[in-house]
Amino acid sequence: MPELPDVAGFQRYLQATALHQRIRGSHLTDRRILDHQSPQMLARRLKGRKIDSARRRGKWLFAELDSGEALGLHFGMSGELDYAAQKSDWPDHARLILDFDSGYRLAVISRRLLGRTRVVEDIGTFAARRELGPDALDEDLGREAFQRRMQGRRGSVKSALMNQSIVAGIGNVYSDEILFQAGLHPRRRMDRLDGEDLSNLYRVMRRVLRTAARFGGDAREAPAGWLLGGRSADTPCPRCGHELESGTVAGRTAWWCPRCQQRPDD
DNA sequence: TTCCATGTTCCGCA
DNA sequence: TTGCGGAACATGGA
Repeated sequence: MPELPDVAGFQRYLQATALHQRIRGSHLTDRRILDHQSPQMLARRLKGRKIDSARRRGKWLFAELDSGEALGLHFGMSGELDYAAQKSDWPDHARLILDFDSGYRLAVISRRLLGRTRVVEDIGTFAARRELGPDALDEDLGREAFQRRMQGRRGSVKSALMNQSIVAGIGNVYSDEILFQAGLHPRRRMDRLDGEDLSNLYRVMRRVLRTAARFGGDAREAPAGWLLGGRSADTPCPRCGHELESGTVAGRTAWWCPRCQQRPDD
């Protein structure tokens, strides 16, 4: 599930639950979710700390600690957070559990173990090392900067949108949504887009992600006319009623409306 | 049982 | 050299 809007929901969840409590200790149930860090190092840098705030960059969520460091969380394809009393059972597939001195705990769930976590000294340095581009909703990412970063690509517009080093936060589902609302076919090559296409794409990207971040990515909350949630052959295009098409684009299953979205070679 | 999944990384190729 | 597409990864659900 977790793309930018979902992680924005996790960020709000973390802020509403786990701030300003002392971390008494942590449990790591599977070290495979660690991102180049030893279990001992992780535990040592968490113990005794408090979470001051939560920040997001792309699909990464950072719990900022009172030590100045931050616990980075990436949810992979199937991750979430669960905050509850310590006496309640850990949820299935809980990989990291933080026990607070308040008697509550925060569990990081990663079903398919594709999520990653580690304590980082500095978020900016970490992001740079991983070649993470600016967050897709970054205030400083204006239309011109977006166009500059997107230009000169040879592949499909969908693969460019999902490329985290160009702009961070967009995955398979939201790239489909953005392209649908922008009227662009996911297979359209980047070098066939003109300035107006890119300008429109930027506008739509910001609108879609801002709106979706507000409802935390829950498809059931999506406004009428969105593609989100209707990713199957059974559901018609929410705008024109035409049957949706799907196919592999940039290594993933894309859905689009053949009537509303221009042909790739147009 | 087989296939597919909302993510990232690595490899081979152009 | 750079960038792109595809495979691999791990696990569970349809």
